[in-house]
Amino acid sequence: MKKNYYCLDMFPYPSGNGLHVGHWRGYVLSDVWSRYQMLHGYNILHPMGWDAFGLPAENYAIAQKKHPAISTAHNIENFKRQLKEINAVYDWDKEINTTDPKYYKWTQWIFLKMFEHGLAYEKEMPINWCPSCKTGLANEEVKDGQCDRCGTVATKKNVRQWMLKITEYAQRLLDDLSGLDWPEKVKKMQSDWIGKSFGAEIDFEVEGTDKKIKVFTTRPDTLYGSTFMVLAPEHELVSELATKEQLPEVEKYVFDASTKSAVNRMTEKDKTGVFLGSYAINPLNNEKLPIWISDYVLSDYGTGAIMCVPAHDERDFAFAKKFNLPIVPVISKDGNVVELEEAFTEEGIMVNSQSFNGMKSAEAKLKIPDYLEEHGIGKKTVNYKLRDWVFSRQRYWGEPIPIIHCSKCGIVGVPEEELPVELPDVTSYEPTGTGESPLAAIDEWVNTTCPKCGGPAKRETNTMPQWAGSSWYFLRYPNPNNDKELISKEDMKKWLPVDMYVGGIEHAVLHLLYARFYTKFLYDIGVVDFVEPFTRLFNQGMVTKNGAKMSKSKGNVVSPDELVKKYGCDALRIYELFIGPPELDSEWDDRGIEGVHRFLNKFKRLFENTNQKAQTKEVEKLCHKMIYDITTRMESFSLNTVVSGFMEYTNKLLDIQKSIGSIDKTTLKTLTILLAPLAPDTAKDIWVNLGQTSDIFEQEWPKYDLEKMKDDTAEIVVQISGKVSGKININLDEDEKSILDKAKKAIENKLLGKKILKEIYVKGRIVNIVAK
RNA sequence: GCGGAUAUGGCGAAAUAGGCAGACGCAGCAGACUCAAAAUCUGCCGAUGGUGACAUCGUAAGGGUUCGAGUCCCUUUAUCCGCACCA
Repeated sequence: MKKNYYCLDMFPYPSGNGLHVGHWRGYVLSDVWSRYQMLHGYNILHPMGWDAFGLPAENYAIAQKKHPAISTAHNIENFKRQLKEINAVYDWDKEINTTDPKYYKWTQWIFLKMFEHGLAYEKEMPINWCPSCKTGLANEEVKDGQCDRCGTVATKKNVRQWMLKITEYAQRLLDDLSGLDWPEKVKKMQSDWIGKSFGAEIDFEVEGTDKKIKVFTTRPDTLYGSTFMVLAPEHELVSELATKEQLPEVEKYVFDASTKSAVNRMTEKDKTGVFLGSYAINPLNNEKLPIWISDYVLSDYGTGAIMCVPAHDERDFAFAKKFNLPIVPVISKDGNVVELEEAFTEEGIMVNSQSFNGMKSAEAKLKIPDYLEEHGIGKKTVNYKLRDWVFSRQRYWGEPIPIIHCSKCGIVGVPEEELPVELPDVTSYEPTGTGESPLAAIDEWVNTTCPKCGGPAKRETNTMPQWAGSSWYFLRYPNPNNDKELISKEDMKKWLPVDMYVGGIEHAVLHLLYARFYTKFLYDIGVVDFVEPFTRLFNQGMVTKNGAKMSKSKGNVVSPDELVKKYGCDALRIYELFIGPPELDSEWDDRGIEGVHRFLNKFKRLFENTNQKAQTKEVEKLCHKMIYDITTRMESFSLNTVVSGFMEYTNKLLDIQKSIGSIDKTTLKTLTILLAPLAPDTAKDIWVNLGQTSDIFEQEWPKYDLEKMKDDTAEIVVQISGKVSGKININLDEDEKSILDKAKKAIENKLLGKKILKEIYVKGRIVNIVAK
């Protein structure tokens, strides 16, 4: 029984620009790796498909004035043609397409299951909004306050949304990272994004009312130093707590904050704010704390309200300075109270804190929450930065959300047997900008009957984000045509989870976090029996040209098509590897491929004459060394040095060929198998020419024998005080004394007049004579 | 601001465990073959000085550990990436 290996590329969205040599890099890496595993006796699943729904595809279609279905089909055709040029071992019979109703039936099915389990819910709230794409965005899709897709500055808009409770999985998403064979960088980015912090929730009573303000703080030890409170402008209590006199000013501030873009809110260093006119009570010392609002407090982190301790928080300090609020230090370095020039944020000794005075602040961090808990005014808690996933898009080109709104029964899921809810054809698919998707305009589609009561009802008109289809696609490849279940138990056990996942770093938090979330949910409902989808992850570096990422707008795109025509697929494959360490960015140089092309020709020359019968000792040794080098470099994924290793050994073998006429067939067969993962075409040709009838990928990866690699003699360097002064030839089993004698003799005239202080011999490597 | 990564010839880079820095390739120079070109082959190819064998310097900068440092430690700088008013 062969073992199974699932090697997956992040599937592309088929853009109109086609593939460039940067895309090739990841695909070549994964294919070389797949073929290498084949030669180790594995069954390989190495599939390819199309992430074809979503904004880029739709924006492209709109620009081309073509229906997205048509332009997408056209782009896929072009992509497929180009991908075939790579000559990868893709399982084309397992191809998937996220826009195929047979596929998105299951995308919708998963959503329904989440809905059933209370993980998908509807909510109207201010969310990130791209005014150019005219749709809501997930937090993960906003970079530097801009739309990740088009770069337009995102605004906030109050829209009815479908949300997914990814926050319910925050702890598991964090915990399971530790077991993954992923780049540390990606793990760190994910754990930072999840952003767990420990602290306390504390209730503050509002003077003269029965209202309470709940805050989250990571510094309960500073509670005695709290001198005011700040609410986010969006906080629900703002209008209630504002006094009559202050209300007009408060309302103006709230309105201004709502129209401010995320970028402005982020880059404005100067603190702004308005006093509400009312006061809260510090539960520990009964001090009156004026309540303010300010946009430096975020509505969607913690409770949207904070207790402010200007003495020990830089932001609160700046706010207090600006609005002349008291600054009371409660922690000091040495127990003495001094006036602060700036916030003191380190740990220290408690002061001004009644019975906690003299305690270390680290200890008070635990003791104060205990005290609060005893008196029912607070509790220890953890908090996450991760927020629920804004899942609906007000666009046409996506999976319809399988939900029906009934005036009687409320929100009802489409019955499973009615899936898929097919995306209807539509005359105008351009975004409306009203907060509704173009689907809302198709009355005959929108109007339907309620599956529960049979009465008139309306379909949900929002669509899913592009991430919906890509969050689970790796589960579908083993059985893309299974119409009974998402994946059969048998196929799941055979192939999943994915053994090796290759793709760009740009999905470090987006796709990879979502896919992990989906997998955990599917585990919870018994669809899969593993909790992490991708056992090993490899991020390939970018290919740059003129120092920049290839893009049509920069005009620095290199197409693989002509290069394949001119040099052949193998030369381009090898150059993609040779260009630099796979995980680092590398600069493209058109001339570089010439060298690889020359190498391949040289390599083939080794096979021109096969008269040599026996493997000579010299060739045998070289051959084992080569197997060793290539194998260890492969294993460590150092594919650029695999190529340079091939070049070196080819040069050496050509020299030997020159002297003895030809290289023996045993060696030549070994060489061919070693080359096969990198250059399958060339290797297959040579294999046939060597008279082999079996499939080269059915062969076994050559094994090295350390004994046969051993050298008997070596030339080593002789140094005087660390400086190279001569060289000697030694037998490796020679004893240290005779080597040292030999070494001293070799450099004796340089030692004249010097006194030898120390003699060092490192076995087989170096002699160092320390002399003065 | 916080966190991470990187820094080696004209260029892409290599260097097990601290042991000849620059393998391999690109570009360049010289030569062979050729009427010529292409292709191919041979040699040179870090800097400075010297006709030369050779000498000195050299892995972002400065210090340290060591017989010996691109590699380990400390400080600094530059570039790239991520996060960014996260209480």
